[in-house]
Amino acid sequence: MGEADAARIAPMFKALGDPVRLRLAAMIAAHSEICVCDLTPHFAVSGATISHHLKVLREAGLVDCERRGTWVHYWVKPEALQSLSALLQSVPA
Amino acid sequence: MGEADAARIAPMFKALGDPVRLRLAAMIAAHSEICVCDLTPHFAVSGATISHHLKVLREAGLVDCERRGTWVHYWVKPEALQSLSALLQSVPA
DNA sequence: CCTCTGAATCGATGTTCGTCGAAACAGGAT
DNA sequence: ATCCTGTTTCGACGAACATCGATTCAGAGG
Repeated sequence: MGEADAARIAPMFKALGDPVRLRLAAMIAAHSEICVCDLTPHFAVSGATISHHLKVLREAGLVDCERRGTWVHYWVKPEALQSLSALLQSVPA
Repeated sequence: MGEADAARIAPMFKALGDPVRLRLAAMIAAHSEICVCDLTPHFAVSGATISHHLKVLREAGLVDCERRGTWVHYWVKPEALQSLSALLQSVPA
């Protein structure tokens, strides 16, 4: 893996490297899509913090979102997770 | 994914979330084992920094090492990478 | 024993990160 | 228009991080 690849991929792993974000990603992935308001109550941190973590996941390219009226819905981008999985799986057992 | 699982797994992703560590892990994974002295020259940071990053990978449970005489050899723990891969792959495409 | 080399640790420094409360924004509903 | 609620942004703060040079540790070989 070259420097350029590492610079592109590391932020995705980094985004999953926080317990709150990892759980957020898992919860989003467990549904085809989910509203922020259904995410927040499961965490012991403020809504502002949840919003911040969702932004990190978004900027890493792992999730995407859309506002529909009052609520904002999030979903995962499966191809991103898939590429990370493939990378990890390329290690000979 | 519960809080406990997230707390256990997130540090592994976090360890891979730095470009230097991701490249280190990839280089180690590309060999059955490799000496620190063969790793260091590929990076633009000091030996002290490489040593620090290897420690992070070690403490995350992703790699292990053994001193054999003068040199220290590192190798990946495939089961760790495998479990992360499986987690990512559990997302329905 | 002493020295040399590879690697890890220590101590310090500047940067990034996670978190919060407060403020701003978006879109219904009255 | 005005409020109300869900979400994001802003500004700030302490903690954690990446990095370095200097030091220490571990072994091999004189």
